Amino acid sequence: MTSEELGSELAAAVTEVARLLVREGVHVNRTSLSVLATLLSGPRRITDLAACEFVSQPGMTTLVSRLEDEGWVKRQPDPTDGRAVNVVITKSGERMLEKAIAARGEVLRTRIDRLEPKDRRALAAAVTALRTVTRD
Amino acid sequence: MTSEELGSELAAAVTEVARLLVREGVHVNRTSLSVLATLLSGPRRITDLAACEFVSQPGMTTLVSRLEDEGWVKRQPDPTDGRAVNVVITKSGERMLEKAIAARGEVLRTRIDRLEPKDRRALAAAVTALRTVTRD
DNA sequence: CGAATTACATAACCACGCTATACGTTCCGG
DNA sequence: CCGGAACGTATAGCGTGGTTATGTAATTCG
Repeated sequence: MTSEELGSELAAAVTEVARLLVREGVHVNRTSLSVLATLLSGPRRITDLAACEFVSQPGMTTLVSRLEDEGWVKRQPDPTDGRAVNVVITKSGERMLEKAIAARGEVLRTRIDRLEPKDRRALAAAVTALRTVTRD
Repeated sequence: MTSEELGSELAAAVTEVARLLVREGVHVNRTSLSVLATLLSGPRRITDLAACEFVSQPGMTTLVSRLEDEGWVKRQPDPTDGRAVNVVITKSGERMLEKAIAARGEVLRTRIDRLEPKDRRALAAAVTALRTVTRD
């Protein structure tokens, strides 16, 4: 199989899994989860978050507002720069993220448990490779 | 690693790849591609397509209208049931699907080519497992 | 025949992105 | 040290892709 073919096959397979997760998983969108996960390692500015998530700055502003409405993050003024805002995850946000990750894991767990040991090992080995693929 | 942990890791990795594909891939959404792919095996009714794609019937009606506007599908009256509509893929739709799949493959190809041979083999082995995971 | 069901369409709405732009803050060169 | 440029965020207006509730025509069945 060529890399191109592998790419197409992988794209299709990965897309299906992503759809499965959206369908059966927690109804919180992936960008929100990704932002919350980023915030676990400390406060960030809106612009930083926008760059991390590859969305526009206004897009991130409204996303942060939504997360704030849910009580999952707080906006804090930056003491050293009057223009900037520091987005901080709340306890409630941490709990929510944890539950969402667990729920997402659970969706796949039942299905992974039904696999042949060979396929299960294949998935475990692929996780690292998938992470490398999305790097940079 | 437990199945639950593998599930969470895999969910995160797969979600990132899906985001990458949306970001850099063809600007046609995955549901459209999936519908077109389904139609390759023959005409379908709106309701059938909605069930296949796990969207509501009105959602599928508007999606089909969009695809029709692009010239990728046609609506045909069902000769045996005056209520029903048969959705048929057009030549143009087939060409478009083919190109979209190739483009999606290409996005991953360049990244797969940069992987260690070991990781490349891991991905190839995982494709089958991923397909099994999403079955049923 | 008439009522219930089925298949699709329409309407009104919402979530989540985008671009263009406004506004206040900070930085920096003359 | 002041004025303009650059920066960080917010707002306005829009587009896409979905949702539920409801309408309408065709079919089925007692």
